[in-house]
Amino acid sequence: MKINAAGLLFPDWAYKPAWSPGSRQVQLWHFLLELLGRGEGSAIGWGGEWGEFVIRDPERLAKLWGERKGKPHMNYDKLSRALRYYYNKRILHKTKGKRFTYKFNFSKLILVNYPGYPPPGLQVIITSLQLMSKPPVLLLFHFI
DNA sequence: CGCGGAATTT
DNA sequence: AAATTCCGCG
Repeated sequence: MKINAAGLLFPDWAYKPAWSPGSRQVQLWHFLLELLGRGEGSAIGWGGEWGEFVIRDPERLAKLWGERKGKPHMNYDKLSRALRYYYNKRILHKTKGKRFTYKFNFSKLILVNYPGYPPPGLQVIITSLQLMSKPPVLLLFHFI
């Protein structure tokens, strides 16, 4: 498991792309969950259904994503292509009829008492818990 | 917009 | 493998 700068916790498999020696790059869906975990005021927010999210400001989101990846020419056209690649990977699907709305393929519900967490002596507030289907489990914590 | 093929990059 | 880039199609 790995805790990123946003205080979110990702399992190791989430950082898998180790093809570039040592450069575990953040994946798009990590980034989305990170922003979603931050709550309001963002370019993206949770939607009505479980796992559903709405991109409120597509170009702004693309800009942020581009900054994260060092791709200054990123735009929504390209970002959305990446999102569509997630369809076959069973990570996301489109909420048809709802503009800029996608949905994570979360399955069941959760393991609040995940072994080893929170680390001893660390105060933690669990603000969101998600379960990915990719295969496994993703726990999102907010540390304070 | 949203989709997915194809070539290319990281 | 996971995008990024480009693009024709409905």
